[in-house]
Amino acid sequence: MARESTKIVLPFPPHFSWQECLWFLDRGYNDCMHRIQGTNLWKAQVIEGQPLLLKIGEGAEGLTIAIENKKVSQHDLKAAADWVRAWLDMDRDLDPFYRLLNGSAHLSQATQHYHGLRLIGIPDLYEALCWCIIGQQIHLRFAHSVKRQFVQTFGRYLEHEGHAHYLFPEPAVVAQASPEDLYALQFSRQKADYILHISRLFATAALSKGPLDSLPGTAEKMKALLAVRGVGPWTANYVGMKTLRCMDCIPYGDAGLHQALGALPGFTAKPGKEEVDAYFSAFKGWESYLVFYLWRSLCAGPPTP
DNA sequence: CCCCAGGGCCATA
DNA sequence: TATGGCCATGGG
Repeated sequence: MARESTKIVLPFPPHFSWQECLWFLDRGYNDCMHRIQGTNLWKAQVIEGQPLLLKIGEGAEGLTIAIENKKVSQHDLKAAADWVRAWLDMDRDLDPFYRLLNGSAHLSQATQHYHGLRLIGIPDLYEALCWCIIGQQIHLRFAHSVKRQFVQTFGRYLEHEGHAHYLFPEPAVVAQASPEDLYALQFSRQKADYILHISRLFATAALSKGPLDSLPGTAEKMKALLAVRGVGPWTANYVGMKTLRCMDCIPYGDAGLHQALGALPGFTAKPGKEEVDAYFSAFKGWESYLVFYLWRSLCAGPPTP
């Protein structure tokens, strides 16, 4: 009985593959924000003010969510399940997107190869913005290394079975750091400045996700994001995709996007905005998913068996 | 040694 | 509005 109260099952929606999601989360960068072993994933996350250690696994009829670090109420368990559903974008009906993919000349195979892959999000706006700033204009591998240093320097962690599961740092903690503290973590001066500024905005509640969510459309949300120093078109659209869940975002100028489109027959190596728009025009309302699947297509490897 | 990487700001015209 | 310099570091 006690055991059942710390576990909840999320039924699989149609077109959902935990294997594909795991593949994305474990694609070789050793992301410090979760730990994967076999088909189980551990992730520390503050949910409704409580630091929880989630264990996500695969059952016969759905994902199983367990709380590993404490006993929680049914209410909290439901909140954790809701958080996971949002993180993995499980509530979205992918039928329309797959119909569009099947009708496309180049990408119809994607509905087979990556079937059930969801647009894994970054629900926390502060985390998403920090990650964008860190990752700007550097190799993804180096970006992950810098993120790990950042998280391990400023973040708390939950210990479980000999593993430290880090929570993303609180803005108020980072806001107290000096630029030199960040230089020591291999931040450039620009990036240190951006991060400290954004941390202060969050720490003083001058910036938060709620007000952005309530703006009527993608254009308004992009405009509000672009007003933040350190946020340009690429970051605004990336955050739109991963955090605000706008479905019509295209991070123009993205190196991976250019690489993926450039590899398709009939494209120039570095497609310009017009070329990108022309290709995306057949995917109205699903641009964000198309971007995500194009990124996926860059990593040739099939899902590891 | 050179160019590029999941960019963006700022000065200049 | 459009372009160019600059940032900092690792990989090819």
